[in-house]
Amino acid sequence: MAARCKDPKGLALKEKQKRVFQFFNEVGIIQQLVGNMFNRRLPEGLHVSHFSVLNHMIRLGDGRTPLALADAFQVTKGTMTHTVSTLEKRGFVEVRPNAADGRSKLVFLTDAGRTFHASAIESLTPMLDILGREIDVDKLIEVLPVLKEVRQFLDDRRDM
Amino acid sequence: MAARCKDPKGLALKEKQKRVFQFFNEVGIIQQLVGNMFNRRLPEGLHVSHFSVLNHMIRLGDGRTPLALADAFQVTKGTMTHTVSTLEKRGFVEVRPNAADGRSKLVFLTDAGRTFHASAIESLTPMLDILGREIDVDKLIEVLPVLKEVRQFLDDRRDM
DNA sequence: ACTATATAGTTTGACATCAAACCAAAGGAG
DNA sequence: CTCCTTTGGTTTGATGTCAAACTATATAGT
Repeated sequence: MAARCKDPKGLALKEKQKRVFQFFNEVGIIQQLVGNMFNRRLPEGLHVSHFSVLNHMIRLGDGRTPLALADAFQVTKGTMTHTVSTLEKRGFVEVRPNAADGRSKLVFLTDAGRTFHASAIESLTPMLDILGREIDVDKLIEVLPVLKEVRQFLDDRRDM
Repeated sequence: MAARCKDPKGLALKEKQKRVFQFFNEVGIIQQLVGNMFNRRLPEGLHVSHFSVLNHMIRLGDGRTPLALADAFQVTKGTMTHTVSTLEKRGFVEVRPNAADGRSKLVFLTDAGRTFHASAIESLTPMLDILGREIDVDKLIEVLPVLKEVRQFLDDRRDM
């Protein structure tokens, strides 16, 4: 009982927890604000999750499996099934069987998908411009490695 | 065409945008991972949003209006209506009319709510302990002001 | 070769959240 | 006092996401 209060490590731990909590709290709210902004600005009622998948494939190449995409965004397989099928319905991606593995599929960008991605970027640009102008981006860059580290840690310990 | 490439400011802006994008990407994934972890660990099928509201009231005092809560967490009024009514159904909060304003209500913690909050903290502690032990929390603390700044900016410019 | 386990994807049911439309009380302008 | 606008809250309809159960293919152990 008293030991808990006297143990300096215990106290430090408690304080650490508080900071960790604050950190995640800020992260959560930023995510909420940015997600909503993006969603409001994206054309044709598309959701940021759809855009993210297209963006990922544009940047890193298409022809990936749905599972690889799910992993990249840390969503469940079921969620990615849903996302991909929506993109497919809109004609932004094409899903083909994977010749190398009968269980899996491969997702490819279509021309329509690339066009849409460009127009989405277009409609996000004003917002990103303002952000890039009014926020000290150097600070963000400094912060990035820490975020990556945290992400990596959480990723490794996902069963925690 | 060539101008775009030669203009140093234009290029810097593009690079900045990329970083901003990366930043939000990391934030989004961290949020997803942490949210899922919390949700899995919270008792009685409660969601992190419910816990957050209780936690907020424990830390900063209860007797707030639903709208104030919605603002604090950057969710819509409708969402907060839903969250509060769930908490009410569970008996964790009590909603009373606001004598000072016939339109609004006030949300108070119940004993059950406080008890639940304690047990929720309990079930989150192991996870936070590991985090606090294995992540360099000093780095998180350094990062916090930047996150707050970004949050503040987004908050101010919510109509962007 | 045969069975068991692991993996890719889908489906299901529940739920949080959003935007927008809506209702009711408050405050102001005339 | 009366209308108009603002503000707190609810409702509605759609959608994204999760966890868990399920199907089908692939891989491994014996």
